[in-house]
Amino acid sequence: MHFDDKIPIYYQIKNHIYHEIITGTLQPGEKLPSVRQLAVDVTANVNTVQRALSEMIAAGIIESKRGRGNFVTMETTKITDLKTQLVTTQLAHVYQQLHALNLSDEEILTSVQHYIERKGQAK
Amino acid sequence: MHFDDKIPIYYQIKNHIYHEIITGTLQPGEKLPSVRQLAVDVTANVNTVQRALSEMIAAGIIESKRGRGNFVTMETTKITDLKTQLVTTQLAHVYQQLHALNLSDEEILTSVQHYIERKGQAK
DNA sequence: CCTAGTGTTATATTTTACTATTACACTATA
DNA sequence: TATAGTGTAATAGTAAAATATAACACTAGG
Repeated sequence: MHFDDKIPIYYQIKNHIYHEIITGTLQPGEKLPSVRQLAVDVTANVNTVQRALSEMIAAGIIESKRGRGNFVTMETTKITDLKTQLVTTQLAHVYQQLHALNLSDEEILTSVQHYIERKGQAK
Repeated sequence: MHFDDKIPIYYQIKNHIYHEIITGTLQPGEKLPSVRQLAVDVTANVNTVQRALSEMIAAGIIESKRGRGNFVTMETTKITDLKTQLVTTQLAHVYQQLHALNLSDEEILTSVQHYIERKGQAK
């Protein structure tokens, strides 16, 4: 797994698994790979993976069953809530950044529009 | 200055000064506060400020004159280039993130639109 | 009951960012 | 020419993240 060295690895692992849950790669109620397997998958240490999992457990997205494994919550509302939360966080961040660069609301909207239109074209 | 503990301080300082240059708070050719004063301003150590400045000097945005001070480049094209680069980076990041959450191009655009329309309303 | 697989925790070590402090090199100016 | 203000660099110490490794607690299945 590719890591951004500006952000803690455990934080990136958490984000990665959240994405898998939200996109349905990991279904509600599904068992996750074991912590040791996850550590291999993302090329990180067991303790680092565990730290990421602990936060997801605390958030109620993952249920831990000692001796059996970790499971995605079956409460789908928690998952949709998580998605809207992540989306909103992203939007707030980019808005704040572009606003701080003196872009008006209109400019922000059109810049997003142009980015989407032109992506893939520029070589 | 408020820091995000997930991102290196020197990196946030660099970003902060870049914003001041792009918004014109710091004009082309203008002298920056001394590194010691900057350290006080942002409540960080001189070495940390220096590390941020070093990267900006390497990028050609800041010119260092030993014994005199640090100055914003007078080449305005470098500044406009920097702005477009920062904006594009932000757009690419948010697009990648939202796309990874399974949002379509249309959904991304409308979510930005709705965010802008509704911000300030939500309490 | 034993064993393999699971989550959990603990210890020691390494790495990196940050800090505190000091010193050095250069410039302007009184 | 002395001095104050500037950038620059080096040293030593602290803190947090990540690693390697080991041990413990629990579950399922033979």
